[in-house]
Amino acid sequence: MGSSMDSLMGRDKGGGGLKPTNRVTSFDVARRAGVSRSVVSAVLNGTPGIGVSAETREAVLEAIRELGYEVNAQARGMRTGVSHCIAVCGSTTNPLFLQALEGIQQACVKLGYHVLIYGEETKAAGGRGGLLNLYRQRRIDGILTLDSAGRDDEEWAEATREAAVPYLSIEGYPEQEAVPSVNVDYRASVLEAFDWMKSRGASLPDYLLFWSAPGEEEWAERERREAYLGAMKEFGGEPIVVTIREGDEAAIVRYWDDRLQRGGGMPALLVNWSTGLHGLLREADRRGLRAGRDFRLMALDNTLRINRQLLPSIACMEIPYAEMGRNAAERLIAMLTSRPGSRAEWPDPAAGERSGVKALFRAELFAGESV
DNA sequence: GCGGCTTCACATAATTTTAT
DNA sequence: ATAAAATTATGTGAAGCCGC
Repeated sequence: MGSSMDSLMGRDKGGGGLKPTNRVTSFDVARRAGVSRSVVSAVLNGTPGIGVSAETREAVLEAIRELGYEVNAQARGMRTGVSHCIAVCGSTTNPLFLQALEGIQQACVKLGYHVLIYGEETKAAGGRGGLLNLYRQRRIDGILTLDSAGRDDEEWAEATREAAVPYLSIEGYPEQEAVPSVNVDYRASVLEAFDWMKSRGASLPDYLLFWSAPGEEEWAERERREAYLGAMKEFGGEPIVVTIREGDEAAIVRYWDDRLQRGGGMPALLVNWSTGLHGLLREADRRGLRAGRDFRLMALDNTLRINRQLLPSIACMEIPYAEMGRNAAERLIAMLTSRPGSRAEWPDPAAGERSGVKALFRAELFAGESV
């Protein structure tokens, strides 16, 4: 029997129970189980403060099963102000993004959240501004972005602050304390690569720095280059940094000419981008040189997950994007749940900076045959 | 004074009804 | 005609009631 309140609301008039819609609601479950809607809610959510006996609980669950009831997320969100959905922004043509997404997805499933993919290339949607609208529309609870390493877009950061949207960047804002982010310790990755090469008896490496677009050197590249210079200094070697535009085969030919002319034992090469490997290996092959046999080669990122599929497999520092994604999602969701039901108060100035705004990830060594 | 439950109020935004 | 209030969808949770 419906309670008096529900009767007054006219929800069970007419005995036959004709409702405005034929969707199953918590009201139907409550009626079937002989309880109020609040109890149905409590059973579903384990609401503290509302006790439910074992029999009642079973009756409710039974009714839910029988009726095939599912919570109306729209209505729930109306009350709680929470959508249990986060937006992930990045370029879907970028394999790194997909790797990060893999981890994000895992974390979200585990924590009961959903992912809304916001392709960055859909400029039609108004760029990233559309993300903020999604938040205002209560469709999402927070935002993750995969940025190019070291990106520091103050305008966007300001916009997220203005909108008071929980936000976390993967790879962006490494030096911006105010913006929570997940970053990579690129310096450490270079040092670790050095250690590995050294442990295998390699000589001090040249640094081949590939780049694709003109403009200011990115933070990540600066970190790596400086780490290389620092390491060479430490080991008393002469640093040799060769910058090569991606796809510039002639520059690669020139490099090999120079390097072979220089002599001095087996060449050792440290490469910033895996994507630069192809040309390097192709030209080496033309000269009958094989990585691991005639020269040492190591990449500082494996961003396309290709290294281990090459022959010989190329040693590299693997950037753990999936794990970074997982961590990012976990931390963003922790932000959301740390202040229950108070999205209007985020972020409160005092909380502005608890520790752990940044998470530093270390690249993992992939010990390929090339060193 | 507590477990187990109900009641009541309220969340949103468009639409409809009632009051001025 | 215009403004104000109620109603609609449905779920949540603080407050309150009942019986032991």
